[in-house]
Amino acid sequence: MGLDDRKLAVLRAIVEDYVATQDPVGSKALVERHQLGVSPATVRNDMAVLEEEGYIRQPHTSAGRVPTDRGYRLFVDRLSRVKPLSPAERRAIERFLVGAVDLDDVVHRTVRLLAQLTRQVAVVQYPSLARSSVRHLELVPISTTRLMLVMIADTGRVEQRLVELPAPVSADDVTDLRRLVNEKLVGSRLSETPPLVQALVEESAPHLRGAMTTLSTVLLETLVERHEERIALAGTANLTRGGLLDFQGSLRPILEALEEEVVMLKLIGEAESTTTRVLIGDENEIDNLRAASVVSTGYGPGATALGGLGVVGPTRMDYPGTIATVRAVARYVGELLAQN
Amino acid sequence: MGLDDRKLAVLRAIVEDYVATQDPVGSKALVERHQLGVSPATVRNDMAVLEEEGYIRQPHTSAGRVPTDRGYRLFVDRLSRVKPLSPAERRAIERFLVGAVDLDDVVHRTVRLLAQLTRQVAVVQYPSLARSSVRHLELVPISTTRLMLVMIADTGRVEQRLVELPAPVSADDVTDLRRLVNEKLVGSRLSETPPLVQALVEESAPHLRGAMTTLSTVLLETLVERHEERIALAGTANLTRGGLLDFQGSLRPILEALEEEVVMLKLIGEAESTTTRVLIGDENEIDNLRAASVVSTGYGPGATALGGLGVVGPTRMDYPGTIATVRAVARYVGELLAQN
DNA sequence: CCTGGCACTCGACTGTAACGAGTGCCAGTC
DNA sequence: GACTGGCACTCGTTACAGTCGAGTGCCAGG
Repeated sequence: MGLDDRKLAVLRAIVEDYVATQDPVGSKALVERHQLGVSPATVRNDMAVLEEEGYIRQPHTSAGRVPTDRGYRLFVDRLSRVKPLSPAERRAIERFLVGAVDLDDVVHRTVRLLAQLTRQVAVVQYPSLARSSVRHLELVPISTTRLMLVMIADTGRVEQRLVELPAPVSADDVTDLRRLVNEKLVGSRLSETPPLVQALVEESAPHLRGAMTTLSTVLLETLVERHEERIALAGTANLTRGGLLDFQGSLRPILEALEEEVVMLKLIGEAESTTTRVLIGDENEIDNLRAASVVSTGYGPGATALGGLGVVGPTRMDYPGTIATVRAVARYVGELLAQN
Repeated sequence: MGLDDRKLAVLRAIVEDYVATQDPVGSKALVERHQLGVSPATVRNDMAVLEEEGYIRQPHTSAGRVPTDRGYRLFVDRLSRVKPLSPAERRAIERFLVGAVDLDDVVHRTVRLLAQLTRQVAVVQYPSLARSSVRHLELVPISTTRLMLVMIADTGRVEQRLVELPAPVSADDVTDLRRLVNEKLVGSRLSETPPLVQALVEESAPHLRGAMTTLSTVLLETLVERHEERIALAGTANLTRGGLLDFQGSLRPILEALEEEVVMLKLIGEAESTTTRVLIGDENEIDNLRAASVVSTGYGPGATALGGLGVVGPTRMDYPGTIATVRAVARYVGELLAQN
């Protein structure tokens, strides 16, 4: 356990060099590139200890050392400070996000920005419905027995569903239904709506009971049960950077995982608050991502998260830089959404 | 130009074998696997001619032959019949598409289905706005100077935009505005709306002119100018099938192209009718897709296309099967949308 | 016009040797 | 006791030569 300061410095140097060059790093190269003030031989001894403790390993006997997942973990937890963003990056973020016209646009711009800045695969969850509240419900008559239900959330998200009514309704009926659902539901959080929706049926006029019953079913499905949480993805081409060295030769598992919205949502969307999470290699619960790292955070106005965003990349990534960028983008997006 | 029947048969055999095995195919293997009724030597002579004409080539001197883009083209145009779908595939399509609850759902299911059946990357364009007509326009007051404009198209597509008004409006004003835009625009094709939108301002009451002016600007942006055509993508992991042999080693250009929505739209969305297009390798206008082939078609009720869908894969693909699947899926989706 | 035979080409694979980066260990020094 | 220089050792990488075999082009004969 004796990890004195110099051994930690050696580990830090190894991580930094390896991330930068992609080559296993040897003792000689280390002392040349960093002011450690000791000889290669000493560094070798330190390396031996670090290897015994499981922080680094040798790909083969006559090669340099490479950090293990555990090594990266220690590096992230204790050896790195979050890099401040460069002014250029700040400008890029601002420039990219102003001028977004609607929620879709915001999300798309965000995910592309994040991919571009981190040079990795970016994932952005749409603001979660469960954590939004209802701004307005609209009922559009399609025919006498069909309505289009449109729900507008305070985050700007819009959901629609077709409702097949059991019996024809008049235009006045639709107006009544519309007024009633809006009176009862507008302003409440979607996660709190189920009891309110239940009550709707009882409070409606007798001749509307049938219509309201089906309507409330659809409402429940749309608003609550159906976890129609969506995500946007960008930068998959970045997976091909660094040849096939990362991800041990096959992008397949990574690409597969990225396409599974459910999986990604679990990964990115779990954040309840706006703290940053870093999952390194094996720490990942998803088998397909065992060769990758995930940096994610929640975003939203204040400290509550409306949704999550993050990046997926090789374990060999620039953690300080990536963490800084992910946080900064999340903060900007949070502010942007708060303005609506 | 003397391509007699046997030479064509040889070309067909080469394409089929190469697609199946991924190995360059030699004269001996050919006569063994196909009943050509001639000796390897004869086949070799035919091959020499086919090579001279540019339909096949040798990767290296002592290897078998591989079809060129031109060879595939001839194969597709003259040597293959579209395979009928297997009953299993038909069932899969039906099973996959019933139960879709809204447009998003339809598109997502379709793209995943297509990716799964063809084992390639699938692309589906959302029903084009320009070719839809307006079913309903809704104005939701957010504050006295802000409206949420929601447009519902007959395809089920919903678009929303925030409108910042130059001056406050009352609830009655909003009602008037809503009535007016719906009266004038509902039922017309989006591509025909510009003159109608122009007229809106003149026909509105004096005190609404200002509001209507900004509203009409946003309408034009949303409905027409902004080609906010969207696409859905699935099956990128399929690019990794066949090792790195296809796409000459790097998926990067392909992945990059796939992420450029504008590019993909141009590719997939150009279809005005429901005919099938096949672009093979070099025929592709997009440089990044020069190593790939694209099979696409329009879909929609009847012969007019609401949007396009297709797949992107290696030039070495099963064209007859892929074409059949793409067409079948497009037909089903067209029917499905017609039901709404 | 087709066929069998034959010489030829050239990539894939194998084995060997030289090279060198990097290590572990040890004796010596401060 | 901690650090250092030196040295033997390991082992992957590269280069080179040789063999093998799939596949070809060509030609003489049917």
